[in-house]
Amino acid sequence: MSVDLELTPKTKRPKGEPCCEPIVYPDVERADAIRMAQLAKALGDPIRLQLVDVLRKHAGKVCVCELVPLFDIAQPTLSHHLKKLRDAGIVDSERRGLWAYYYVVPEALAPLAGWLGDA
Amino acid sequence: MSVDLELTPKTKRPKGEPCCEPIVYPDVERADAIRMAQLAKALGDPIRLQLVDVLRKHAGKVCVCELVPLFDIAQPTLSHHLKKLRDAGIVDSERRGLWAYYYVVPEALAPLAGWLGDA
DNA sequence: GCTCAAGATCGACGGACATCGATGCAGCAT
DNA sequence: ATGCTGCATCGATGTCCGTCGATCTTGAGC
Repeated sequence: MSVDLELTPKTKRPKGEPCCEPIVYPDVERADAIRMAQLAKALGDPIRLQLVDVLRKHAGKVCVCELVPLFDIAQPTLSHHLKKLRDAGIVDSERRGLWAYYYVVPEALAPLAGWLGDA
Repeated sequence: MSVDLELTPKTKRPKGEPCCEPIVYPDVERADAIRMAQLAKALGDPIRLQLVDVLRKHAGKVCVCELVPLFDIAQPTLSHHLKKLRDAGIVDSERRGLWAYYYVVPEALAPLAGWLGDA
């Protein structure tokens, strides 16, 4: 036999109004949030953001040898950043002979842009 | 006396066309890139992105005690994420008694939204 | 005063990241 | 074949990040 042991009701609130309106919940699906966060993370480095900017403004495909002198970093570091952007699906590349050409994947940033758009 | 020693001209290129059009340079200022990257970095975590989403949709200020049960993380972790967003200038907080209320800083995301906007 | 609750801060841990030099690997030229 | 060139990859290093339990701080209620 056991007493109906009442646990702490956790309803102890200061007398005044409650802290806020009942309940709030996110209306961005978790999967969408993960995808958008992945895009944002890829843009979360000044060099990568400028890289995307250059590739966007320069409509066609841009050779890596053009990108290297634009930034004050070693070539392997630039290659690393380009790979990050590629892994995030923001840019893609194409090899022609010795050179590699990078370009922005159309609409890749659309989810994030759209979400940021509706202020 | 010394010979005008000619260093490697670095102009050795395959016969065909050059790798691409002359020169490309970023037209996003470095300072702007740093700022936007900072914003993007703060959004580069699914929980923080959902946090901003909740705060945005819920026009007023939202109590932390409402936010905690929405995510499957410990309270210190949530507090850490809120601090990250505050440091980035995306949200701000206000204490009332025991509770802390968070809200999105208007136009804080405008730079990034604007840049992403002009596709 | 004391006790409890909400939230921030601290300390630690494991994993990820940015950076670089060295190296690897194709492809062009001689 | 040999050498050079553009780019990717590897390994190492130092820093930052996400997470949590423990603790601190502030304020409300007794």
